[in-house]
Amino acid sequence: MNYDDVVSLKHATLGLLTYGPASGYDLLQKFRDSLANVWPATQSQLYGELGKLADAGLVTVAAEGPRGRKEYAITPEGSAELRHWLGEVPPAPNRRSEMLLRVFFLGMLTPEQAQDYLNDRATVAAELQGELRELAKTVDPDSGPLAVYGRLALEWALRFSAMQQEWATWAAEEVRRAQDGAAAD
Amino acid sequence: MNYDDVVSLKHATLGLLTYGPASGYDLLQKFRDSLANVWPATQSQLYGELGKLADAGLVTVAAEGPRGRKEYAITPEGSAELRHWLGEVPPAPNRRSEMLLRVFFLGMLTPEQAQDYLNDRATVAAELQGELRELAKTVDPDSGPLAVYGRLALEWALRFSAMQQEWATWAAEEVRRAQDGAAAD
DNA sequence: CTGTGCATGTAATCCGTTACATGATTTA
DNA sequence: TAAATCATGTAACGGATTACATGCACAG
Repeated sequence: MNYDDVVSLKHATLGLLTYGPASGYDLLQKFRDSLANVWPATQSQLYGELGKLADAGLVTVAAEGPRGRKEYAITPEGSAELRHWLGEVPPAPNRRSEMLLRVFFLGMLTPEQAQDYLNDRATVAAELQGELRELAKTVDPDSGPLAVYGRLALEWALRFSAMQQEWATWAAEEVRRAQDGAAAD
Repeated sequence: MNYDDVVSLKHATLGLLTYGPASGYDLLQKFRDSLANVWPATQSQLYGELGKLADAGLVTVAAEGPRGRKEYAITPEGSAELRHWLGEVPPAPNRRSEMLLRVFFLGMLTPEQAQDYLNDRATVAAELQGELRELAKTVDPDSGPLAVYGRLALEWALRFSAMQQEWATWAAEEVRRAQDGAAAD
């Protein structure tokens, strides 16, 4: 009861189960393969969550297999809950950025170190973009509903990494300018 | 002992204390005023953290005031720890995005609902950008070290919200196109 | 003298991570 | 028959949020 609305592991699990019944073990791989960069989950967490979802009637054990395998399926209640969450619960914005927290305190380092930090961000972002571009090549352009929306997510990541790279490069430049300005005084 | 390196409330607190001694109460306001969108902290958490930082010798109670007020100051060890974290510990990227998690399951809704979701993202991003632009006007361009690096963070947020808005608008368009394509079959 | 703000703390609960623990089944 | 994989679970710990609880000091 009062199984909270805001927590998303629940919805990630329900979402994956809409693609068909699966065991905890199966789901764990789907989390690793497709949701790793969006909503990671550990084994420990997932088995606990499946128990709670079953207790709440949002999933059921549809079949049992060898080695104690329990195959879970989403129930109509689970499906309704997922749609409710998707359509009616406003998404919570990300509230924490370790990267930006560090930016706030970069004044504690020398300007050179601050520039190093920002240039490193640019490099990391550029590398990420390279990997994403490789990934984009391997995605089948028309294979099921996951491909349509998976591509939207991939495009977001491409744009994000581009933005991050441009910003970090600009910011390092900005620090250099401030440094020059201070030296001229 | 083994007071973990990865946790950033510690560093956020040390960082704020580099601007001068402050009580838990003072710090709480600084968290609300300047770090709310980067690293929020609750009262409960902060008082606990200050105790741990004091035990670890990274801060000290520099003065006591009325109403049991304890004014904390960062120690040389705390300052060294902050610089170590800033310069040598690689930042952890954000691993979770509820917004993108939802995108992965937008196929469970009707295409119209999916477009609504994406258009709402665009609207929210546009509103955020408006607020940030207002904020940018009020920031004194040359007032101390926080202004230099605070401006970098603000610029990041401006670029991020612009990117988000453009992406969401594009993505809604993309869903419409897929819908038209399916209708044509 | 009353309300507002200053000021600190504790308890309960939940989410997430790491590590521990166990065992069955298939495949080479 | 040994190794890899399938498969599930528990325990310990720490971080984050919400709520509870208390009380002093100052301004009007």
